[in-house]
Amino acid sequence: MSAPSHAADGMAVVAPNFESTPSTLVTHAPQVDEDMSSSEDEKPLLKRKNTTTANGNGNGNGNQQSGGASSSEDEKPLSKKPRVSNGAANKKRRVVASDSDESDAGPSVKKEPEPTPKKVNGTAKPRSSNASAKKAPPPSDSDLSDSEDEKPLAKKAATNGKPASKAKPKKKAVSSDEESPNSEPSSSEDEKPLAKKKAPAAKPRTSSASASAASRKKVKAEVKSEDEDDVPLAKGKGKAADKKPAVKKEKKVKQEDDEEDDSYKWWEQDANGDGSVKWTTLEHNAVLFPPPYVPLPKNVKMKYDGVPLTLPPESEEVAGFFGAMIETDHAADAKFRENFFKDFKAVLDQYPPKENVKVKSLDKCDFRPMFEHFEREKEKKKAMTKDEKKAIKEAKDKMEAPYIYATVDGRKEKLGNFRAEPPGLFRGRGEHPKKGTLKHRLRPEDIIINIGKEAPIPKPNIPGEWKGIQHDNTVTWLAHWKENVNGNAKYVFLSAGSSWKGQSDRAKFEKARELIKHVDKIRKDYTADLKSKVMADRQRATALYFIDRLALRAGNEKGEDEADTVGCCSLRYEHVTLTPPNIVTFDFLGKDSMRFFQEVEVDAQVFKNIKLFKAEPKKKGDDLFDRLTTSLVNKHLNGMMPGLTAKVFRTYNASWTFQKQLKNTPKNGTVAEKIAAYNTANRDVAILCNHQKSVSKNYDVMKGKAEDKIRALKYQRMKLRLQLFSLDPKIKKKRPDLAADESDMDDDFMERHEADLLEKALENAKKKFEKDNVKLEEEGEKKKGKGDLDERLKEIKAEFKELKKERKSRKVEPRRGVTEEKLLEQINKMDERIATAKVQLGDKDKLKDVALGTSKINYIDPRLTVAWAKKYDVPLEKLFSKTLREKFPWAEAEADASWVF
DNA sequence: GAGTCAACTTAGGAAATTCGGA
DNA sequence: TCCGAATTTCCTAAGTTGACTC
Repeated sequence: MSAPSHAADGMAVVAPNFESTPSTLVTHAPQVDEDMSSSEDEKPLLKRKNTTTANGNGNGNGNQQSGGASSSEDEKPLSKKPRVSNGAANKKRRVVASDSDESDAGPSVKKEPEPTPKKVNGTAKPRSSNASAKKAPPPSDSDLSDSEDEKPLAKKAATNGKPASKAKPKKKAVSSDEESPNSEPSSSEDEKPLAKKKAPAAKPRTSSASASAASRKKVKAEVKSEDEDDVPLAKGKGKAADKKPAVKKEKKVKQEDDEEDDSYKWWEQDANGDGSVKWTTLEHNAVLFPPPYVPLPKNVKMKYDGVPLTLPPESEEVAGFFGAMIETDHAADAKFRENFFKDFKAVLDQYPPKENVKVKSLDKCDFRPMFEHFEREKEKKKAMTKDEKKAIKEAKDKMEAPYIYATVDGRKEKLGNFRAEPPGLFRGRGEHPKKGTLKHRLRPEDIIINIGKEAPIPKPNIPGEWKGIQHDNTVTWLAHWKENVNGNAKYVFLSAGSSWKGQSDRAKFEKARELIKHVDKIRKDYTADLKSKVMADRQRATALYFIDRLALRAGNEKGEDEADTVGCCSLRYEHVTLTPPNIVTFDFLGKDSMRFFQEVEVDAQVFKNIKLFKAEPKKKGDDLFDRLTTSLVNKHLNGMMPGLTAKVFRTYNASWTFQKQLKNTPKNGTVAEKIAAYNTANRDVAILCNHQKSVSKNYDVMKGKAEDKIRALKYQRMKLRLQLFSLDPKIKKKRPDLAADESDMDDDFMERHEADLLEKALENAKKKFEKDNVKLEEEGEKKKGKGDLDERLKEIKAEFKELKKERKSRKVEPRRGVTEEKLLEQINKMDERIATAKVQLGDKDKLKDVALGTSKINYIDPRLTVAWAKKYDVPLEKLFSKTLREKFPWAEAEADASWVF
């Protein structure tokens, strides 16, 4: 897998205003943009613009200073100034342009230069072997003075050369002369671990988890009742609020109505958005357990050292898990094999093969007979008739029907995942130390259900009793268990389209919109804090800068038994490298072990800070932000805006960027062109959020085919041209543009292409012959003989001989009935088809490693899509699939064409 | 105040389904 | 109508956040 390799793509299909950012445009959080439109929203933040967008030459290093805006504008918040993505060719994303303290344009980024494996394997990340080693010694405060920024981090900590204590050091002051703080902690405090602020007054906790949750929620419940939280932000927002349809308060529909109508329009109610009590009555059937294991036919056996093994069902099932995967990458992965084999051996110890063979090496295990059996079964399934398939589906639906819906306060609501996860091998991503581990089969005894007090207790569909039954109406899960591999909790929730999820989704976007009002101040604050004399503050400011500008995730600490992935706060020394004067290169594995690789031009102060945070004695494996935790960041943010956390910036920046980029929609374009603009905006957001997908295995084959198709079109064009010249040799002078040969039209290709065409023509002739005969027979007429077919095939071959002659002579006789006019028209059409095919191929290439769905589902306010669809008269179903429409009914109801984020 | 846990959101890959062109 | 490609849905892993405990 690789990080999107946008650096290479230089496709020129760009929306207006995007000229500099052909394809890889790494869109950014609201950022300075070349097209400073008159609207307030688009005013530049800074004097300096994003170079990459400004010069349009794809060179991110170009003009960092572009005195577009007045100095007064410099002070303007980024939020007012959506950033523009940079182009494919742009090597860098500029975050901030100069030493100036003023905030500025968004970063210009260079994406990974070349595709590299998305999941970086084995490239052992030098990670401290224990948590304590992760914390580097604290730098001395004096290092923080401006003049001293360049100096390495505190020597004092360096003396012992040992990694700092596990705890993050406490807030530390800078004792610079220039910035001498009067209330800074003494240096002795430097040694103290960073404080994670304590939770507010501890509440008595009961011994059971559910009881404690309940007590916790009770407190919340008391707070609730005041609708404040539920008031949509937009109500208080001039423009946006004004535009909102007046549906909200109007109707206080009685619930009974909703019971009739499946679609409960919670957004029309004064529903509790984030209150504590989530339901009053709740009925459901908990989970559906998978059917018990069915042993394989007796003749299907794995082999060990060539000997077929007769395994008891218990061990055969586990063998089958691996057997089904032998042709996947997992089966070749050393860690996966190691973990699987460890668990497999343990099962074999308990359920050994009849043959009494001791299985000692995975290499001697041959699961192929099992694999082939599974393949045959798949084929059989595929080969079933429509009716057979239908019958199976009906039986399955019938069995699942009772589990699909829950009844919440009398309303039918769909469940998300009602199936208990089947046993299998844990498919941890990236270098997960537990990948390959056996995931046990769940039993009712593993599962706690959460259900209304009055509701009938569901009976598990397999023998056994639930582990527990609780009636906690402050949570939204219906069933819960702990998986055996990592000890993680798993839940059954309602579906994405349910009112619970809808409400929290809407609240999430409203929170992001609320940030618009605060973001200027927040940016000003962290920009000032970049120079703070307190190390912790300076680190926090720098981290916030990245969270805001680069859409980094918060980055919690992770355990040793998890994949080594990081986010902002957990970045380590080796994840950022500095290239003077102001380029920071990020290279780390983020969530899901997705590589984040970007070269970013940053504010000079940020550059200085990173240098400081990396200074000796810090070394590989040490935390970059050794005085920072996610909870400190979030505490700080919460102080600036209630409910603000690091992740809100991703939502905010994603939606903001999307809104900005949608402005490039061609007003008079076709629906297809508008959708292309929409997808481009979507892609910008996906790149901003680093949403990747692995390039499909046969992408190159696909691309080759598409290229051949384009060449085939060019071949046709050439034939048309040559006919034209035969018809009117003078036209070459009249239309010199037609005189030029098509590119990529070498003899080799033409020969190959003609051979392909001949083969197809012969094939088609044979098919037609057979088809005609069937028809003749049906009509009771005499069938054609083989001689007829041979005759036809002969004709075709002769025609193709002609092609060869034409190729050699570069002359084509005009086909019967053609005229110059017709040929010109055909050539024009061919040109269009070639152009379209090229654009399509380019688009495919640009999107081959970018996943659009994640941002559409989670980050882009759906009201933006609804409003855009209305404004540009594009059917919503072209943008939202059925499930997305089910997920966002509230957006459809709320947003009109003028809705803005 | 560090560590743990509960509850929820976000995420990519696999499987299923639909689409579209020959 | 068939078949491969594209899109959608399903599945479950992997995050974030904040409360709670020790």
